[in-house]
Amino acid sequence: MGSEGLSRKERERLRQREEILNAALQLFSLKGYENVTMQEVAQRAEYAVGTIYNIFENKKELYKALLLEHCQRFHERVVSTLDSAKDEMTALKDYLKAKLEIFTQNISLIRLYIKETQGARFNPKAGMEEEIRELYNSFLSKLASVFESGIKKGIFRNRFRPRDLAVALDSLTTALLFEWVEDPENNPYPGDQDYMLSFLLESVLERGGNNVSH
Amino acid sequence: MGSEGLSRKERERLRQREEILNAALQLFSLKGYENVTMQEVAQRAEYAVGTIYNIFENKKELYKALLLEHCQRFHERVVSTLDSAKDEMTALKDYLKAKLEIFTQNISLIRLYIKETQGARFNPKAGMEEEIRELYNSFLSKLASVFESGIKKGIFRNRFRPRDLAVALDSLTTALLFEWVEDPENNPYPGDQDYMLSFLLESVLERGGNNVSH
DNA sequence: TCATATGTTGAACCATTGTTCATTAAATGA
DNA sequence: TCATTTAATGAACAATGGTTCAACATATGA
Repeated sequence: MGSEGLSRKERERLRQREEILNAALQLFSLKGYENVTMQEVAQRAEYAVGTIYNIFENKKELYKALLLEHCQRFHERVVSTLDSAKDEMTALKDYLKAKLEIFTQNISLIRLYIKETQGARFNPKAGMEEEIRELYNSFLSKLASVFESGIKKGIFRNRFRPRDLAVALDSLTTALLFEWVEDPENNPYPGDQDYMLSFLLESVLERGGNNVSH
Repeated sequence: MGSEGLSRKERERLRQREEILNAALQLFSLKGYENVTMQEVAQRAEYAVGTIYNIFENKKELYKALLLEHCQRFHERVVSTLDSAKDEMTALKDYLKAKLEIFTQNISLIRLYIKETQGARFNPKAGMEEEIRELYNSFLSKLASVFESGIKKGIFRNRFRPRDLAVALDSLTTALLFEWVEDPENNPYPGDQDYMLSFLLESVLERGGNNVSH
């Protein structure tokens, strides 16, 4: 995307950039930021260290670019899914479908992303993490607003806060998808398209069993 | 616990150890493992670097000890809660109560713990992370078995896999608690003891609304 | 009290690694 | 073709920080 109207030189630069980012992705997601050296990135990308420094300011900037660009891609994809759905229920279903695809196709990146968003909240050095968390927050608000309008229309009960519903659905599905994608031998994807959603939409309780409120 | 029958020397050593671990905890949870120097730990603990090396093999071992000991504490607490409950429903309720307490009292450590368990799965350098993940897995199995026996007794529906239920409940509550504890101004704990559990036990759907299965 | 053992200290060492830049190679176009 | 600009290279530099250990302090008990 977006490489029209560029000179050959510029396209060449962009290709290099991609190659370096790809090499970096593989290493970072495998070993973590601090355990990867620039020499390693250079070697895997088949460039000299100096070449990398011609394109990226420094190691931190390389990492930021890598993470941010992919996160923006995911974000765009998921948010546009939520926006273009014809009603609240299909919004949720389409979101989960998109998320499943993103997970299966980008698992090593997802691992990096989760580390950033889950592990480092309120980390004072912030920086890029701030930007990523902002992306995540804007997505959560979108998802919350789907629940909110669903509640207004009488599709969803008024029992739960919209934001809590968003947090609950997103965390629950992230955890389940992680399990299924990371270890499909023992924890296969159960096939059923609506399985994840039904954790919230159907009660776990057997009808006639004790209710939660004493 | 477990400091009976020790000589004065040994008790002294243990006290030092605790002081160093406490200093390390504050720094690691604030800045992350790689951004903390041994000099800093020494300074905060009010010992010389050399003294730390008399007690801990090296930096990695210090970190391992710190994380593992607290994780074992949490694990023990939660698992014993699950074990001693009189039935499945109270097991779940007691587990959530214990978890809420652990979160509010140990938030900085929880952040570290989450980083370990969520971010670093399948990281080849493993080591301690392996042990921690094993603790987490054994807890998950316990929680899954609560659901399993609940299903057998007819308290819970047979729709969901026990392990998926465990993963869903644990991830959902971790995410919600995180939100509430990290930012109580905007996301206060909603007070209701059964709020978290009811995400699974009650349907989000308004009765009469569309069901998920078309 | 004093000789010995035990514990503490932190400056110095050294391995690691992010970054630079003089050198070499390639592209350009006259 | 060849002078000049532009880009690529990787050895060397410098800073960081984990670890060591000789010197110092304290405790022990004869």
